[in-house]
Amino acid sequence: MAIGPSPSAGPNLRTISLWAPDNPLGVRHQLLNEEQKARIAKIASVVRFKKGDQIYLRGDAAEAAFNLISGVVATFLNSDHVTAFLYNGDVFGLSEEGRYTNSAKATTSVTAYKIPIHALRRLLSADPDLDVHIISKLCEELRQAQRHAFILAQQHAVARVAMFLELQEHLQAARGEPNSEIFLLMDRSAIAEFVGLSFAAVSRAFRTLVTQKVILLRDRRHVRVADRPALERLADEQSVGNAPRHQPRRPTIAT
Amino acid sequence: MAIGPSPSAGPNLRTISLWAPDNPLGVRHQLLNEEQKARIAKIASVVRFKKGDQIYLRGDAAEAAFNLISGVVATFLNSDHVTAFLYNGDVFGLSEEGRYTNSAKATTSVTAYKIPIHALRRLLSADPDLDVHIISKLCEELRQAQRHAFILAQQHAVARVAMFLELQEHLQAARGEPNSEIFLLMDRSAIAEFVGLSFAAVSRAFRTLVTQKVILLRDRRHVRVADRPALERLADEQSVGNAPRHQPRRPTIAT
DNA sequence: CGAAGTTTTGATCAAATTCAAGAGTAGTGG
DNA sequence: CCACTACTCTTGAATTTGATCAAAACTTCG
Repeated sequence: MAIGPSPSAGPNLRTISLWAPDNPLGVRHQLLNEEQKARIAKIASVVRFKKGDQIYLRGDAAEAAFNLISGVVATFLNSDHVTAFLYNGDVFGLSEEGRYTNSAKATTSVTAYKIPIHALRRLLSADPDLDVHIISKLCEELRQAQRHAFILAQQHAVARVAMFLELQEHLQAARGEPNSEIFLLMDRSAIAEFVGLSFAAVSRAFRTLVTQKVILLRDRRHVRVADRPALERLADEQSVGNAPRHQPRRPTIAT
Repeated sequence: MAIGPSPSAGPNLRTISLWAPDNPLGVRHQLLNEEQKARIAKIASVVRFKKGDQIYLRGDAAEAAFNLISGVVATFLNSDHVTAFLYNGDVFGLSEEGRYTNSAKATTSVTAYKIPIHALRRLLSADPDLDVHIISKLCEELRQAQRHAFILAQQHAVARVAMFLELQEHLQAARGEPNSEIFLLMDRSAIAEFVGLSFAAVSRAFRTLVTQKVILLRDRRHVRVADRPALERLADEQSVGNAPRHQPRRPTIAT
């Protein structure tokens, strides 16, 4: 049952290094050593949520942060705009001025470590190494958010869905899961909320991709990429025609 | 000439606290003490860019991070999608695996501290306090990125522009600048790239807001909010009609 | 099997992109 | 100071795309 390399149980925080310039492709490092894991585990409790449960609401006093063990969590800014999907190892529930800035909801059934915020705070000041790791993780989430914005900035529905699929595939690979097929853990409506389209538009985009033989749907949740160049072409297809009028469209002076 | 409280020159990093639950509204704290400023200033150099200059390109080896002193910088994922506008005190040029993950371009003329990455790294490991601050800052940027995504997820052009205006106003207030009027430092085309619309659509949205007497344009770059309730109404106007079919649209179970 | 929840698909309609031209602003140099 | 040029911005008309409404096909699960 165990998927991917999980050398030891307990809190889990993996990310891409800030510095190391020599890493095949986006494989993540475990950021916590055994001692740190133990220390966090001591102050954390394991909690469980059913599919659809609200974990916390934006604006609530932030009593705890979470470290996801299994399942998928979606975070929202309001009730129908997904800001991120979170997977094993992800951290959520960081606050601003002591209040949650997102709502979080279980997309599937979920288990997670719950870490009281005051304990986390003590832990951070006690262990200087820990927060460098947290910085890496935050940088990664920041880039994720920017990628999300990038998807949303795409003009065409197919482009958004294509980018979404690439993103999922990439995340799956980064988690070390078998990557011959993309497994979508969320339903069409969650995807729609994430990519900022209606329901129907997502469905149509999938169908378009299928009829153009870019992807194969084994079932509604298992996607196989049949024509990667085409997928990339669709995903990269440039968005809005803010025609650079004066600049004679130099092809981005690559060094 | 000096705008806002700038108790001492030098590196500048302000943000909203992670914990403190008692803060009027989004006013930021200076995160660096004099000693830290001095230490950073020692390893940093001041650099200048003209309007339109490319500061670095996505994918380049990251040699330095920057702390903005004056002017506005826009970051891009590719050449025509703005991921953020950066102002005084903002940090940019954080890398992934030693390479820049964004491109950065001067929207106005710009001065900034340039901090070599290796020096920054040494600094971080030497001063444990520093990275808690950096964590706060990153959290803030993360929320910014999520807000950006939220704007992009809006359906209607006016809603996006309305939210954009609110965001600018909010940022301006957070920087401590006079807030009776919104001063847009970027041109329509930069706004269009940020909110993910065409040129023309942004222009039309402005016009709509003006004719509906929601805003007043003193000139193209000075906006005064004439009817705040209306502006908020437009900005909040809920996006996509992914009609929650089963859930009978509870009004977000506020605690 | 039937019922509730999902997903696909179709037809209509509103809104934004595109293309294109015209109005407004700067900035330059005579 | 005004005319000239280069930009930026606004506005209009035609076209495309996705939202919306609605119904039908498919899944799940009790």
